[in-house]
Amino acid sequence: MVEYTPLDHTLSALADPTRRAILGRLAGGETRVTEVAEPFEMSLNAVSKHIRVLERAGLVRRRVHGREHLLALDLAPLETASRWMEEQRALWAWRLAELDKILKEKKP
Amino acid sequence: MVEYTPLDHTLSALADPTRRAILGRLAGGETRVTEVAEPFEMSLNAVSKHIRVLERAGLVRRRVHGREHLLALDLAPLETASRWMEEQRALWAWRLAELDKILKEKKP
DNA sequence: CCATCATTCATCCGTATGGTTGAATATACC
DNA sequence: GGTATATTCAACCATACGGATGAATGATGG
Repeated sequence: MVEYTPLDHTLSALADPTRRAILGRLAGGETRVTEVAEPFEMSLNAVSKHIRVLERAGLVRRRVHGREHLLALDLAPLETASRWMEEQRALWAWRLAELDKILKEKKP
Repeated sequence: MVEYTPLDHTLSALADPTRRAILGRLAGGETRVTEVAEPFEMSLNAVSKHIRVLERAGLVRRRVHGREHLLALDLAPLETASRWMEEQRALWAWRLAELDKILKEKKP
């Protein structure tokens, strides 16, 4: 996809179970790339790519310390996305309810 | 992506501005495919494909009425995703806060 | 009946994604 | 200095995505 907004990046980054698992792991604190990759079946390189996607979405920050790259969770984009989602859900639910009300008034 | 869970479908369906706009439109009530497609620059066929993605995610229901297909918004998957997102955000924020607390106790 | 309208199906194209493997780079350690 | 370690880069592959266009299907309406 040609992605435009931060929301696009956040949602498409989250739409993958491997990446969500990586985030869960990082909630346990700063972790090296190899250590992050350890529990997954796929190659280290594949995990490295997933990490890059998470960085692009701003969900992960990288701190290079010698030859090790330490990864940390950044919740800011998740907060934004979560707020967006709940707002839309509520707004749309309200609109649908309004429509329903009007329909029931017309056919009582 | 090889998608597995409903959450995967929901999030990747939402990670596209055109599809989010379609949902917004459907919040105004049942709408025919052509009518949904009208405000977009792209072809009707392209919009039709987006609609199929939204259906696969369960966000849109289709009711065929003669030659017209009426599309309706279904908020259930959005509720699930919204709940998931807020739960994870809160959980991960709490874990990070706990880690921070421990670090500050060790270096006072 | 026949033309029109609503929609999908089929095909094609360019690009992105998720994965692999092998090489390159850079730091750490003895 | 030389070897092992951590990580990325580069190339490749299969498949999916987002879009276009043209044909097919199916219902409507005069």
